[in-house]
Amino acid sequence: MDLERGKGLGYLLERTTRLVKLSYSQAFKGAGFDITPEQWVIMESLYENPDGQYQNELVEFSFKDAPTISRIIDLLCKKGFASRETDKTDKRSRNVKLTDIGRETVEKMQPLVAELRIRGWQGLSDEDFEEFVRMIDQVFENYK
Amino acid sequence: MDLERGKGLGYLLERTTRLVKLSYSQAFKGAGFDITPEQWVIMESLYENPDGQYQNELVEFSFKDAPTISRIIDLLCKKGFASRETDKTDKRSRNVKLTDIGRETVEKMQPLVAELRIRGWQGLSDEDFEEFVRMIDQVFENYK
DNA sequence: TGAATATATTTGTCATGACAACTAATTTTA
DNA sequence: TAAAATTAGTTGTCATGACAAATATATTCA
Repeated sequence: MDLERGKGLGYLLERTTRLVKLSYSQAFKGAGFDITPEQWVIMESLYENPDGQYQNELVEFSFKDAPTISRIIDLLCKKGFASRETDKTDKRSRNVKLTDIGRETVEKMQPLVAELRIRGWQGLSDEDFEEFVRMIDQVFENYK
Repeated sequence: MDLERGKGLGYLLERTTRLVKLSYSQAFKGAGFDITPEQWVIMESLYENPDGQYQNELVEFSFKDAPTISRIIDLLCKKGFASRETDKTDKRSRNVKLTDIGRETVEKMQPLVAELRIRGWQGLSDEDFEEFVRMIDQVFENYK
């Protein structure tokens, strides 16, 4: 029934997302990294963009709002993993980059993250993955 | 693609869950209900349990921790939607119930919630639903 | 050009959620 | 039965995330 289906959707999404984040968070902590999953996502994006990214690019990429991103970057800078620099031509923009320590930390964390990602898909096939992406994207579109 | 597969799971789950919650939140606000999705979930559970529930039951049901549930109930009580009563036989336990206003509010919100739930599954079949549940449950187990 | 708009970011406030530490009450067990 | 362990709940702290409002800079258009 539609009602039952609907009920399960939010419940399943919410509890699973929470558990995934918790697993990442505990794995990071257990391995001695003082980094949250949210901070990791930003660091990974910065790692793939060695020239740096503007905060609004990170906002767009993450689907979070500007204040949230601003504060995550505050913490990354405070911990010495990232640096912020006002853009020369547009003084409103701030370009964010990983520091050397930030890059090293990403590299040290990569194997752990790879393990966690593999773990998430255990017992599921490539076809499952395709299907899962199709369906969750549809849900995403349905609420957009 | 392979990059999406590793990266995509947490990303897809996280952004979709966030969007679903946001949609509910905005729909509630737009309809004049000062209730968050998290509060709604608790209210709905209390509605289905007219004799009330102990907080530890709500903790188990929601997969959230005790402090989080404690504070959500604080707010429901403050808004007059729920009441808390210390159990006669076990003075550690507190039984939570909806007030009359709380029950009325749930009933007023039900049609809106039903709409939102149907919306989430648009473009997806019954078979899709089965598959989705199987896969997301597998992911849940993988991280447990 | 100058005024209105738009854009990039920050700060404030509140709810949620995780974790640690605490109180109080109950149950185990030695 | 007294001490130890467990259980139920609360409070404190921090990060995240949504929203509103502010600042500062850049762009548009009248």
